[in-house]
Amino acid sequence: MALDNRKKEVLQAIVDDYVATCEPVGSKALIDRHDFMVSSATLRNDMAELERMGYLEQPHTSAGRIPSDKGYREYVNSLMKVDRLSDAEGKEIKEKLSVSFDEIAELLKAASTALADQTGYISLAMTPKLTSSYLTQLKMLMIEPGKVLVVVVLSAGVVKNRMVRIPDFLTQEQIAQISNAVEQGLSGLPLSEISLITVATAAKDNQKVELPEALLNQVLYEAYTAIKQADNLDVYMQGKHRMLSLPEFSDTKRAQGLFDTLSHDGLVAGYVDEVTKQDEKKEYMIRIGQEITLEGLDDCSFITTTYNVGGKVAGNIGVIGPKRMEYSKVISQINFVRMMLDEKLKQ
Amino acid sequence: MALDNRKKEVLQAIVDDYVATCEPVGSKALIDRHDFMVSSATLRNDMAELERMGYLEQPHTSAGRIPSDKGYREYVNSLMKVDRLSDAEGKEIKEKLSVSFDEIAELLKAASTALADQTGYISLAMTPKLTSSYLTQLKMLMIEPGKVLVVVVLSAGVVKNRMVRIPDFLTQEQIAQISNAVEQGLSGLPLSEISLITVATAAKDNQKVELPEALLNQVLYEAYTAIKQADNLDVYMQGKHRMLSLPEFSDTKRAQGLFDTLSHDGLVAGYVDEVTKQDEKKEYMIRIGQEITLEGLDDCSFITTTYNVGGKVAGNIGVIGPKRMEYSKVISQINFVRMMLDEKLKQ
DNA sequence: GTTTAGCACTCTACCTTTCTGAGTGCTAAA
DNA sequence: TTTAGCACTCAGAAAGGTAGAGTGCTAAAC
Repeated sequence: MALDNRKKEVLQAIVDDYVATCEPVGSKALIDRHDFMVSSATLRNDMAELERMGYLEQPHTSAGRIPSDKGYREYVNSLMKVDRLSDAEGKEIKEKLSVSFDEIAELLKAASTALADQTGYISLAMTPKLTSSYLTQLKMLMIEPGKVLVVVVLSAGVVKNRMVRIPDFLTQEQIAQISNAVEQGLSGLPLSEISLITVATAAKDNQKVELPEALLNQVLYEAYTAIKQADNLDVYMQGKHRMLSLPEFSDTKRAQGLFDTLSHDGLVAGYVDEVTKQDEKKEYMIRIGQEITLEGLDDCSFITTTYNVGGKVAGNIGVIGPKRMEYSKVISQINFVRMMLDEKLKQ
Repeated sequence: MALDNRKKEVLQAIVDDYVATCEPVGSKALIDRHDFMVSSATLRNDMAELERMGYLEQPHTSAGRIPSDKGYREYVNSLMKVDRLSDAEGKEIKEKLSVSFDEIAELLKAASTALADQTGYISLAMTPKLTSSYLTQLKMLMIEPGKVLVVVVLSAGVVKNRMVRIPDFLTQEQIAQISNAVEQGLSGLPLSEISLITVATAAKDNQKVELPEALLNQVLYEAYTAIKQADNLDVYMQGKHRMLSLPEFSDTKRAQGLFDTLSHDGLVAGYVDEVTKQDEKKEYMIRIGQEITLEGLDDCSFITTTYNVGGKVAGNIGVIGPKRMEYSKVISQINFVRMMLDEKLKQ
């Protein structure tokens, strides 16, 4: 059975009010704050009906109603009006993102800060995913005999480096030649197709100097792990402890559960990935309360979207807030940040 | 007026009990848990006296006593017995620190993790201070025309890199020559003595290629900022949200105040620096409650110590916990970690 | 059929009161 | 100087009482 128009309005009004106050909403309060052209008794009937249908719940008999996960879901799917960002706010975000950046990491940090400040919730920005990047450069720089800095540059503007050890009688020339050979053989190859074997083949096909097999393999192995390590997603998260001021987290147990999960970047990154796959075609992905399969986030909602680098789907940005979140506002804020990122990363 | 022996014992016992239970300690409980050879009435008199002298306070008339900041101070200065770490625990820490590390950052991260896990409080590990390091290498690596990765290597094993932009018609050879010249001129120089002028002088003295002055200056400026940026202390902090499970932070307001301050790495680093200077000769530095001049840490205590690189004072590690901290245990843990670091960084 | 007024009912939040017991300080004797 | 004893204090738990926000249901009105 579908919701009739008035029930929709009622649900929408209840979500709006609850978001604003974090207090259960009663029929009287609803009449007071909105111009329903009916009496409170009618709303009471509607609310009872909405509860029966699972859109609302009652903390206890003599309290008002609060939205259930299903209620929020209906709200974000079809009830809320997505409002445009105010010009002032747009300008503010723009300013925060007008950093000059040489590495994508800097831009993402700025984006994460802007999102956290603007929404007041927890923000998230992740470096581009490996599936969408390929190797463009590999450099090996001898820092001191036996110690080499491997610099990996990926297509999406990601630069990673890692210090490795090699036999200390190798010269800068020798390792430069090896890295050149590997670079030549692998550049343009998606990260997912790079393996120890492809690295070795590349080196042998393009290399000019002669080196004992075992020695060469050791260097190649280090190069390979450095490349593989570059595909680790970096996660920039900000504003975590702002959640402590929300009434839903006044219980430190809950807050701790949330923080425990959030402190595992990998968990969060993996979840975002999963969600992105599920909702592939959507402009933004929303997960509400129990829909989130991460522990400790049952009272939260999660909104993410993807940004593009050079026109291709790259990484994710997002916001984690209470279920009682200002959805439409947050969505427009995320969208705006996404657009800004896309533009800056068009190249 | 000095404390007589029994009063010392009483104070010590009260601190021990309060640390263990977080409940005000009364005269009866004290008799029950310790073998004082006197009656509770006698202890009551002593406790009243200790309160008059400022070592104890009473939350309210009919409650037991808790240590004041002054009481804790007396405790750590002369009452507590610093116990040796158990072999088992030593082994555990050793294992956590037995990472192979190529950059000091990795080792410090491991140290911070070990400290947090072992103490159950907040741990801190900071990269070596600039005053104790000098430049050993400067490399510039062209990533693509106009984009150069500047790698700065400092004496203490710190490696930092930064992407910068330069005019895009400069070749790898040209910038390599410039960086070589600067490296030659500056290597061995303490970071504090490096300025834009010394950089320029170094370049001009050692450089062979001819470049227009303005162009050269632009590159030098980027090199200079990269070097200067390398002296930023990195702070590794772990276990923050464990504080939420302590009764003293069950009030989210307090927890938020603490987290707000701790989220500013610079503040904390600056404070550690200050404390280190004040207590220059000491093996470890302790600050208790109000003694800490950082906002939001009035209910905390702060224990730091310094580790050495190549036998010279370098950076700091430390622990932030509640005032009601197991001081002697934490001190021996920190000491052990410090010793391990010193050994690994002897080189 | 839908809406509404009216009413009895429910239940939390809050306040007040009472009670308990841990802990105190003081006094007077040992 | 120490101790037993006692009156006193006060936070916190327990119990009782009230207010009011909110409900569901019924029967009348539209």
